[in-house]
Amino acid sequence: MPAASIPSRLAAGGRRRTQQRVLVAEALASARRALSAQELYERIRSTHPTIGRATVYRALEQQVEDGMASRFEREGHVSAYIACDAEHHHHLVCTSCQRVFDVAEDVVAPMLAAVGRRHDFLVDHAALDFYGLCESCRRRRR
Amino acid sequence: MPAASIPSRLAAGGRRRTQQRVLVAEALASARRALSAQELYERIRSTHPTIGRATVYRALEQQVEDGMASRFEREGHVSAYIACDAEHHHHLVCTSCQRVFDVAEDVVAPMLAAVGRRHDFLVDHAALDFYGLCESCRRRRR
DNA sequence: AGGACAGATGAGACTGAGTGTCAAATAGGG
DNA sequence: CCCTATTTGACACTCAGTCTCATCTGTCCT
Repeated sequence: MPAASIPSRLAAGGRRRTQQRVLVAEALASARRALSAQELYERIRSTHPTIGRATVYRALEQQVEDGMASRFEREGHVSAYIACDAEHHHHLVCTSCQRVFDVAEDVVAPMLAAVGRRHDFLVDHAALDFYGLCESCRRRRR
Repeated sequence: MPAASIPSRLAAGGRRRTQQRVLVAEALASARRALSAQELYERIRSTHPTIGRATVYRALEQQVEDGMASRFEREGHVSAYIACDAEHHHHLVCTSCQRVFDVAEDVVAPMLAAVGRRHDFLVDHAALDFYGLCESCRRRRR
């Protein structure tokens, strides 16, 4: 995931590629785990103390809209965010270390087709999130 | 879904079957669509003005824990709740009328097995929610 | 390069969902 | 019927997320 690719994806649909937007996207991408908006704000602020909280929230919102990030539900009714490199991704979220892994699309695709076939329902988007323990956290618990 | 079955399910695990708990469960079950805690609180208050807001929140929290309800993400970072009649259900949520339909378990089960097989990840629970338009809303839009 | 201007930012007030506290009430076992 | 642990209602409180607005800055146009 070369750093140069991030700024180019930020310019979608009449959006401006501002320093702040780039910072948020890079911080999220380099985290490699789900972070809440607040956590991300604090991380960025440690190197860029003037950034505004609302800016981080706005940037995350837009990244979700543009398919560069997706949003999760974390314990305690807080949203957490993770960077995505393609549009539609589903995730395995480790409830212990908050790391996130992609679910292979070909595992999911047949089910999406089956849902459309079975139910008379036009699926717009699906949130397929699997929560559990990743391999390394599982080993640590034994 | 006979009304008599609700109170019996509320007594799980040393929990008391209070009037308020029954009210919340019945109001949710009879709604047949996803409601936010606040909406449910207001509905119940119209017939039982003394019920407390916190009581409704607590009751919903417990019902989710006990598998009698499940929680969704609605636009604007609000949780919405729907009654479930079995433990594990996945849902089709109509983004227009907020009605909720169950996904047939046998459509989902093979995929859950496939995820476990493919990724080295111990799935604890999965949130499989499909958002889109139900049949009647789709017809109305034409 | 030098505006012009739409869109973005930062500060901070504001909103509102959800939680914590505690005295009073009550379900349910004995 | 009483005892006690749980639940309730009221309300203060927290804090994620939003709104506002004056200021700033990408980006487009010439």
